Amino acid sequence: MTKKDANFSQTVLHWFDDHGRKDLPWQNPITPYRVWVSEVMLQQTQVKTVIPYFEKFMAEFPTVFDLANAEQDLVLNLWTGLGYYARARNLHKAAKIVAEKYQGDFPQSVEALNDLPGIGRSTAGAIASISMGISAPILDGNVKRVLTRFYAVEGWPGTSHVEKALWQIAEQNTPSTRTGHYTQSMMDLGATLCSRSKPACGICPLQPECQGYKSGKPTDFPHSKPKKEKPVKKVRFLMITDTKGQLLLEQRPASGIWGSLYCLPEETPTTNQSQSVIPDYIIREEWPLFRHTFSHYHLDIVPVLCELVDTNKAVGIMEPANQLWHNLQKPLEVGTAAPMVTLIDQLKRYFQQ
DNA sequence: AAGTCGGGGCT
DNA sequence: AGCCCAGACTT
Repeated sequence: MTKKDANFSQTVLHWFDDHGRKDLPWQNPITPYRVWVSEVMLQQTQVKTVIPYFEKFMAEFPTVFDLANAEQDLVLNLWTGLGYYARARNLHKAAKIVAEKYQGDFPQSVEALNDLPGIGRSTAGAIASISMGISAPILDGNVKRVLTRFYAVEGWPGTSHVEKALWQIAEQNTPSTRTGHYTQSMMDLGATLCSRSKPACGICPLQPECQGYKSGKPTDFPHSKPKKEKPVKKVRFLMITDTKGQLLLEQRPASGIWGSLYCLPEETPTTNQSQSVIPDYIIREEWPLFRHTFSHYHLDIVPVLCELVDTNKAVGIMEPANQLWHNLQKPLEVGTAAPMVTLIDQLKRYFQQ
């Protein structure tokens, strides 16, 4: 364990004295019960949204006994509109435990608080530090934002590795005294100056040492959740040519990928019943797979060089209206997709040799 | 480690 | 129209 970073916490505490919020409803008076209710309401929910709910809740349930003895339906009713309703059920459960097992006095340790329903490590740390004077770290969204910017932490905080590192930094920076003020100050900093999209670095007390600020891109932190891995689709495109050096193109349906563009026909499973408006062909060779990437998936393309079988003309097959034979010597006069341009170019070179 | 829960605010 | 929020819990 590294030494506590006194400079960091002192800066944060000085800022709290001058600019921190001290008039929030749950700050007067500060009691474990009131801080607990507020912290649970504030999980994934902004202060402005919470305030009227907190006021109603306190008016209806002034003490933890009032809450413990209430009907669950009433508790849920007062929660209506706040969302994440498991919070209200867990709050009610925890109130009963505190009332019965602890005679109404909240347990005075992070571990015991953490064991109550709906209280995780961060909420336990907030209750302990703010309402009990216990030195305990928190790691909510605000603190994550401040710390990842100050230390330019790489990686998405949603991964266990990054989260573990952030908890360690949070521990290291949490002072042993005035911890409640420090906790409140970190949340205030994150909610006001060090906001998600428009941080006020110009008036931030941490700016001189902030690596996120020094990087010039403080909003790059915390790194955003990685985009969901793109699925890979596979397709085999048929390059069917006739004896006159013409290539078969087929207009795709108006909706869907490459809508209405003229593209190489896709090879369809042989079991397919007569979607085969495609003339008979013979596979000559397969070209190397290459990948085309869309915003939402990868398309792995296998170009399949084919040759028209002459029985088609003997039978006198007419190409459907959505098909055309493209003369490779001439410029293409219809719309097509980028990978088709690549393949057509390759075909030209292939036939020149 | 990933999915679930939710309404509101912000771009 | 997404993305994110004073997270915790389940799978």
